[in-house]
Amino acid sequence: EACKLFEKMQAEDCEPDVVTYTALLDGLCKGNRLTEARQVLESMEDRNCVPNVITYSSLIDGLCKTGRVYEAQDIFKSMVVRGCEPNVVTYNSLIHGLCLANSVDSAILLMEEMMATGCVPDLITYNTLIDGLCEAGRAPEANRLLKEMKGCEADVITYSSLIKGFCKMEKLEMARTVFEEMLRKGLLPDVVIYSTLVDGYCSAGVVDEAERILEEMVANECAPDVFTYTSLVDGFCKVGRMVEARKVLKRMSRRGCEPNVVTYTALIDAYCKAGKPTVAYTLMEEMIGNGVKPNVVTYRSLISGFCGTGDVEEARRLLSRMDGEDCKPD
RNA sequence: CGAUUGGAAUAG
Repeated sequence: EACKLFEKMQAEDCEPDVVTYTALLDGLCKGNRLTEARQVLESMEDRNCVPNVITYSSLIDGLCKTGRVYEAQDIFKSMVVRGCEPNVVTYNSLIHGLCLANSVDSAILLMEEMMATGCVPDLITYNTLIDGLCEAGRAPEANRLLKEMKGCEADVITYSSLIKGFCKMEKLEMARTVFEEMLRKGLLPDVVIYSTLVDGYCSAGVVDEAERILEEMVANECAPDVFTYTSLVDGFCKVGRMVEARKVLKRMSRRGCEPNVVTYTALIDAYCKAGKPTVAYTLMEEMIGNGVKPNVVTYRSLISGFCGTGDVEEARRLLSRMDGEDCKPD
């Protein structure tokens, strides 16, 4: 729709300006149409419309998020050559891209480089690096970076990354300590903070404590959402407590939070792994009855479940039924 | 008028 309007405006002799080009380029990036986004940049150059720092930053962000950091780095260099100074957003986008490409150390170097050019890191810079370190299993370093942050205060995003990072390392007591530090600083935990904790405890198999945390959030008037409940459902499934997992499924509906395909698939997968693909199949039918469509993950679990019990025929039938939206065999 | 950061399920 945006592309059509854009063509229309050109047809009507209304020259697009930088803002218009940039808005289109950003939209193309967000729709994963990076080739077309790059073409927008070229056509700006052809039409003597000078791209600015926002144009370049949008493209760098788009390239980074689609796993094309090297191209992003090239754009970064070329903007400098063309006399366009990167700002904090440009750096943040590229730092994020490096983190996504498992190059946190390069990301840290880039922050140092940005400081050397006089560009001051902001909370987003720090949050991005802290999250990158945590994702790389380096939560203690991330915690040190938090303490070294200059000119800004940690927010719930900072803490959620750290909590997840410590949970991932199975350092639940550290995750808890970080959570308490956050409270002491006067920050209100939001649904993401609680969900991260619930999921962390579930992943470590400490499901009863996870359930306690979920009820604590309800008591604190922070409503759990489908992510929170799904973590708990999956937690019970992974330790083989299927009856309790189904109770949580019921409880979430009762509280007005409808399970989605991820919630159901957690249960379906557990039944399949427990050698009960027919129970899983029945649950899928119940799910469909509730208006939730299976996706490729749901089918993958069921197909391998039936294969596991030697029922290759049923597995084939399922494979042939995969023709939905998010449901193409891969 | 346009750009950047945190949470859930899956086989080999």
